[in-house]
Amino acid sequence: MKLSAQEEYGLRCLLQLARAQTTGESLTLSQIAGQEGISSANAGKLMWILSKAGLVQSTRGTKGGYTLARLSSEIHLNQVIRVLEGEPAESHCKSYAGVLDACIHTGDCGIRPVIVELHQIVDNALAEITLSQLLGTEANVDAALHQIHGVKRSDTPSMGA
Amino acid sequence: MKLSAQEEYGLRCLLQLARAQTTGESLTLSQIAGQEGISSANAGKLMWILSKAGLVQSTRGTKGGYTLARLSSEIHLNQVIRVLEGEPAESHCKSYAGVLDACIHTGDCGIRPVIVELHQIVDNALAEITLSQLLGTEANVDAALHQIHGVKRSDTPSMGA
DNA sequence: TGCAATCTTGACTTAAAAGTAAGGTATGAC
DNA sequence: GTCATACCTTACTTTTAAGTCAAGATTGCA
Repeated sequence: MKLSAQEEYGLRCLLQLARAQTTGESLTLSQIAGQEGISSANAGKLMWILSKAGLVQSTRGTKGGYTLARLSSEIHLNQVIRVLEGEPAESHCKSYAGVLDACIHTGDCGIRPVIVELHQIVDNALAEITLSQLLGTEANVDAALHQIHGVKRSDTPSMGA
Repeated sequence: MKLSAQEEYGLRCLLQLARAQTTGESLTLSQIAGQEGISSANAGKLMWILSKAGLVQSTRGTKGGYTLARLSSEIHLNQVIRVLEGEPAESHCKSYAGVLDACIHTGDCGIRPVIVELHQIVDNALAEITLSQLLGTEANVDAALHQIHGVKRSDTPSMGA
């Protein structure tokens, strides 16, 4: 129940692009990798995943680089995490379903729906945060966090109780 | 942002013990492993982690086995997940902190507090669910399946298989 | 046209998690 | 006291995820 390294790095790369979007720049792999302290090869892999999913746009050749495919205010964290987990941004069938694809108890073991619901809670929380909210000042971060809390309290799990 | 295999199996093993608690039984490793379809060695590893953390009690020798250390209504999922992630059940210092311990941007990168807070949300959600509530969910699922599909689960007290 | 910058893609290497094996140790029954 | 049962613990193997490398493809510029 943690963010994987890939998820965290991917988020950070997107945050860089969101920052660059405000000035209209595009960023090269080496720029992105340099700021995150990871190799260009690794950053390239992440950006390829993100661009394949339609979250970023790439331009080849000299003066090429990466930009966000949409406004940073239109990119929600649940899409990002889903993509970085290896699922397409639109689909929601397998995402957040846990590592064990098949339940040996044919779906009626009781814990499965709870796990799915649990992941849904996480998804809802992430869906309320956009890249633009992550940008800039501590005030923005605080605003995002307060919004999370509001969502969490109004969207309490309805299991068992 | 998924449950690891270890987390999911550990939860399932605890659910078995919670079920056994209602009849005062204890379960041996081979019983637990058999029901989950995993090896006794693997189940033993999980149970050792859980007992070391004080969530289950073990009894050696003939007639030995495992029982919950507390009432199933007093064991919350956040404790379980934390333990299965490798952190002590009481502490909260490193748990849910993500894989990347240090942020190369010395804390001002904006994403770090959000990630920490995100994991806190998950923790809060998990803290509201107890093992006994999972048993209730299981019963609900059982009833729903019976009502909708006319399916009856094979052996009610012990799940499936 | 040719060169340099840059993304693209598949294969490879490395690190971490998951799972297995086996011997050790405590307990209860006889 | 002896033996069978069943947990305890460490070390090992397998599997999967993470990260790297290198060759290829595309674009802009001189």
